[in-house]
Amino acid sequence: MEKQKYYITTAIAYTSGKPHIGNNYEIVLADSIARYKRAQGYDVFFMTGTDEHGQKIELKAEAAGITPKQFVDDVAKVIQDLCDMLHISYDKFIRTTDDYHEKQVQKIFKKLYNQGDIYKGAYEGLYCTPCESFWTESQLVDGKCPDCGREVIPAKEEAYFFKMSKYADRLIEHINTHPEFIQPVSRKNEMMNNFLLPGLQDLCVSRTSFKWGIPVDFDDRHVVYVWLDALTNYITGIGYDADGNSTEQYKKMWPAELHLIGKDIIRFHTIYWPIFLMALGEELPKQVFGHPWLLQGDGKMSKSKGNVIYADDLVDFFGVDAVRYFVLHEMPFENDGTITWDLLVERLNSDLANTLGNLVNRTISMSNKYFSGVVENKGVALTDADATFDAELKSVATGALKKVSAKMEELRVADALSEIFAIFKRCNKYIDETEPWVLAKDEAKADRLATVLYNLVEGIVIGASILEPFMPETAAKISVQLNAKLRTFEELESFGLYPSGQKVTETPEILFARLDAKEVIEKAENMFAARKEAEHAGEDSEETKTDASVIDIEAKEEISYDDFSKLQFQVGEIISCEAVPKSKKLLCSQVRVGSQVKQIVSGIKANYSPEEMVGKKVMVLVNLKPATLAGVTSEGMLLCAEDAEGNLALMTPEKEMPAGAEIC
RNA sequence: CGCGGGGUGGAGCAGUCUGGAAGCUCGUCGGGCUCAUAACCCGAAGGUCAUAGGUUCAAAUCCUGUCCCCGCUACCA
Repeated sequence: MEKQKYYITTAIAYTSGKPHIGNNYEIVLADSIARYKRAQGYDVFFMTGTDEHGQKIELKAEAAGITPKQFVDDVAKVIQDLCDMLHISYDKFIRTTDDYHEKQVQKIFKKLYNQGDIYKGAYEGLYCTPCESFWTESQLVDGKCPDCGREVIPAKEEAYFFKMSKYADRLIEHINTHPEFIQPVSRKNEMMNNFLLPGLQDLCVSRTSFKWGIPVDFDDRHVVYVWLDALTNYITGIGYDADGNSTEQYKKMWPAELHLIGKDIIRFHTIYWPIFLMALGEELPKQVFGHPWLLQGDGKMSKSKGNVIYADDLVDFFGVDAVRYFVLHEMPFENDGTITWDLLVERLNSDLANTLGNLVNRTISMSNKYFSGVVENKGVALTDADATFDAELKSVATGALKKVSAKMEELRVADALSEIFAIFKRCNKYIDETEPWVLAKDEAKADRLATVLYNLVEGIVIGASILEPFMPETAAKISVQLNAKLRTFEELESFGLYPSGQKVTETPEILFARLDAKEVIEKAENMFAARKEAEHAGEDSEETKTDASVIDIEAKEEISYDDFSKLQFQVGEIISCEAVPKSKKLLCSQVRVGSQVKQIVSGIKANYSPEEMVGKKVMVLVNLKPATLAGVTSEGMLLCAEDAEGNLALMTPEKEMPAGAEIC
């Protein structure tokens, strides 16, 4: 009988830099699902990869002084290495710079153009010249550029558009008749209410403002919009051809059973992507799951804070499977999960070291102690109680697969893991109930003792077999130590397949060593500190190429000294500060400059709290014409440095200076 | 009044759709046990389920108001 197919993808990772653990969560999740489906007997195709075009990459490469291609080659390598390190069992790793992909994207673009779904028009919007960016009305902050706060002007640019509206009704219909399409369901409403029901706007699908993209082959001033480029990876990667010569693999695998993506890009996957597919006359994916995020407990991870946790850090600290276990366990389903060193250590110690590792260890050492490692099934129960203990253990072990599979059907991986660990917990309890060390003192109970140990070994093997998709390395280690083959899923409903008389290892290895939270945190802090230092020290090193420690901005025209001397800068002391109501970015500060106090509004709420502003000595542009921002008058400007991510740092005097001191 | 999600013992989370004795993991305290990685097993303390009202025999759950937190708001992937 032919196996049922299962095509699963992750979002392809954007190659603007090394992804942190929050980004790696998705691929571990996908890998577990893929492995689980394989174990269930599906013919699985699991694809992941990298998204390598776009303006951001072009800029980063330029800043690093290399070509965009070199840049993405480097980052793609880093990402693929991370996948391999995490034991991701992908069948294909696609890169959007792969030639077959680029060729198909061009064909697709042309096909859509020829059939009239893409048309040439003009993008009209509000343009901020210094930032070279278009903004929508709703993105503006107080009517000004949200990046730099300057005026925007209406502008026009030639561009290609996709007729989204043409397919909107069909999509709405599809979503309504396929409730499983968008998961979790709460996301469905978000898409419907925000985008579909108010009426879809046509999407601009080309760019002329930068070059690093796939050229539109019949109009090479344009490059294809990165999302149109990136999304199609799901079909080009398995051999789609826009001219109708798609491969057998494509015909077999498409449509995908599951696109696993982050909740931030749901819109692209549940609106634009299905509409592109409709336009191409292809089937839609069966399900799009927008998973929550893994956030660092004490505020978001950020490079500027130097506290970014990368998967390889965690693997160094805890080992691959502990990391896999952690991200899968800690991620509930609908809400964001948190990651802290404390939680990490807690999970490792309590679940992995205590419940599982110690169980394997004590079972093996008892087998060695009492029977020189030989495990025999004598099938002896001396009392009714014994019989009950045995029956319960067996029922938990043999019933587990069904429960785990039910959770996996709903993609509730964290719950699935809990079901597996229920087996190990039951085993620990079983030891307590049967008290092998008491049995060992009575020669007449040797056969009962052997039975108890046999049941334990059997229970562990069953548990390890279900655990395999989630923690493959650990399952393999257990298999070696118990000298047992892992079971296939078909075998998991039987209890007693361990060959009676087989020997377990004489020297059990600790599977997971307990760690001390304090030591781990200290070690982590040292690591962060060292990393920060390295970043500052090695400006020219390889590392910094992807770390944005240098950025370039557009040069402005030369000015005369007269121009400069018109600007009056002074040191100001912030004597009080509060958030501006009804604004997201603004803080309003009272600033002492000499003997006067100025009220200044600044868009720095994202980087500074009102409390921490107070008392700071800052650089103030004093003679700026007063302006009203969000209804509040501002009589100057606080000067800040800004990095590529838009993080701001106030300029403060390097030595103590009085408020009012001139800066010249 | 742009849309949506959330606020549950010290910590992290389930439970809310389909009202019916507040649950899980960790931590704390007490007990048991000693095969094992100070582990394992049992028990206890600890919550007016953000807040104010309403519906109901009965509300964490349904309805309304309020206060906080967090996403999304399209052309920067």
